[in-house]
Amino acid sequence: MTAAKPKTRKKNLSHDIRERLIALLEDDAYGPGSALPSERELMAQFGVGRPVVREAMQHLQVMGLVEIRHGERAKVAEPSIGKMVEHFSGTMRHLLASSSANLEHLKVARFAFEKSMVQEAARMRTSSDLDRMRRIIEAQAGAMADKESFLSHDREFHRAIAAISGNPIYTALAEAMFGWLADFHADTVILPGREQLTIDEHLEILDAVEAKSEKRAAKAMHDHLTRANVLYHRTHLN
Amino acid sequence: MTAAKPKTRKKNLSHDIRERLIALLEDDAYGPGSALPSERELMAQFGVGRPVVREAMQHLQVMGLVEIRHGERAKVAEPSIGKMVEHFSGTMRHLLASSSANLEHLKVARFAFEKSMVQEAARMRTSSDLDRMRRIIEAQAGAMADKESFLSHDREFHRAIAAISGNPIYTALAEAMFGWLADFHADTVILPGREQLTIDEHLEILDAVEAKSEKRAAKAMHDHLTRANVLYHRTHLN
DNA sequence: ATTGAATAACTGGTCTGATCACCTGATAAC
DNA sequence: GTTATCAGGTGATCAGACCAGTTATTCAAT
Repeated sequence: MTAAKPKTRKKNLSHDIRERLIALLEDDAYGPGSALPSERELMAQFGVGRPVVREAMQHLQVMGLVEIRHGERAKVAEPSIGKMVEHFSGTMRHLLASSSANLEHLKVARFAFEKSMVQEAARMRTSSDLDRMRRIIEAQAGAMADKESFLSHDREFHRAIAAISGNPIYTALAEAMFGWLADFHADTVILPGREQLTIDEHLEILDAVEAKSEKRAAKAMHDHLTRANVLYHRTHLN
Repeated sequence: MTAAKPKTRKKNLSHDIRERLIALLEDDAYGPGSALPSERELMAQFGVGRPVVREAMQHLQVMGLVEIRHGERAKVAEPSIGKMVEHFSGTMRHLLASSSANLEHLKVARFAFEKSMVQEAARMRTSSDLDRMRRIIEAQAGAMADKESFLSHDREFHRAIAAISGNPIYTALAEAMFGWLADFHADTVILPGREQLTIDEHLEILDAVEAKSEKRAAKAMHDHLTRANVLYHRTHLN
């Protein structure tokens, strides 16, 4: 049952095997969550050595297509934009660490993205969206003492705005950008003593979204992010 | 010189080695383009077996941090957003293939993104930007016969618009989204016999950008992308 | 001396086979 | 019936060897 090689290019063997495995995953042979054959079975099935199978599987894991745990059989991962963007985070972190210019570019991109998101939210929001935002703000207001928890709720607030669009790509991007910038303390910093200001700004955003005023919402978000940036730069220079 | 192990967690060994290698790359020990030690040297230096070193290096390659070629020493890759997004393409392709809903979400995202880009372009464009756009359109008009070349120029046109922003993240994203959707023939399709229409629409966009009219530019881009979509759906149903 | 082809010395790629570490499920003990 | 133990399967790692490309060296032909 060893499939005949279609055309062996001068390329890597593990590369071919990887593509064959991807083809298997996409040809609905294995559904999400199901377990794939063991490495030893695969090496027999494809007629290659163990290292080739291993490297191919590792590659698939890095791509986020499968989940591998010691002792268990590899399982097919459920494709999700959020998970894949998360896998991309390590790479992005290195990119940001290598160049402050890229960090600046990302800040600009997030700035535009959040403004676009909040306008979309003002256009599409339902009453349940408003409830959700309000609940998050209240929870955040109740967590002013715990900096970690406060930041977590902040993150959730911005994610909720993106989620109103109904597009998971937006949600994943918003979440990822927040995390990347937070890693470098470059944006969305919470200054001690300024928590109430953050809450007020979130409330202003909520108010604008409730009023379905794209203009007001965009301005509120603009002010919110600008303040965070200005404060950061000021404290950073001291 | 074998560095002492700080604390062997219960985690993967190759994971630790990978992080140590990344640390080396970020601590300016190796500049972009320089060659790292060979696998055999690394396994001696870290006191681990060859598979561990290999998996770590492979992982770095997938992340786009190093370039590995058979027979040569691995070289440090120059960090670039474009390259890393490109590395991400394989994953994204799988994600799109697994769910038509995600493809739809991506189309919506690109739609909004292109509109945002063209408005930014209308705001920031210099005369040299206009020249560049004009030259691309002319080249595209001269390549109506060759479908492949025509599409390539189309791609370049949209990339040029994103490039006006001066933000490489935008350029990389625009380029990547175009490629992903083109792979699935889902958008930016060039219908035979409609080439002149595409050219006219590009000219209209150029005109609006030249006039620095964000509104007109956004509408022109909207019409451009909407038409491509409508035509696609119509021909797809036949 | 210069040139160019054979060659030696790397390098990554792959194979084999064994051992270790971890998880799971079946069995045995209580 | 519940818990403890253990055997089997699985991925993780190691060791040594060999294959397959690349590069630097060598040495003969000019």
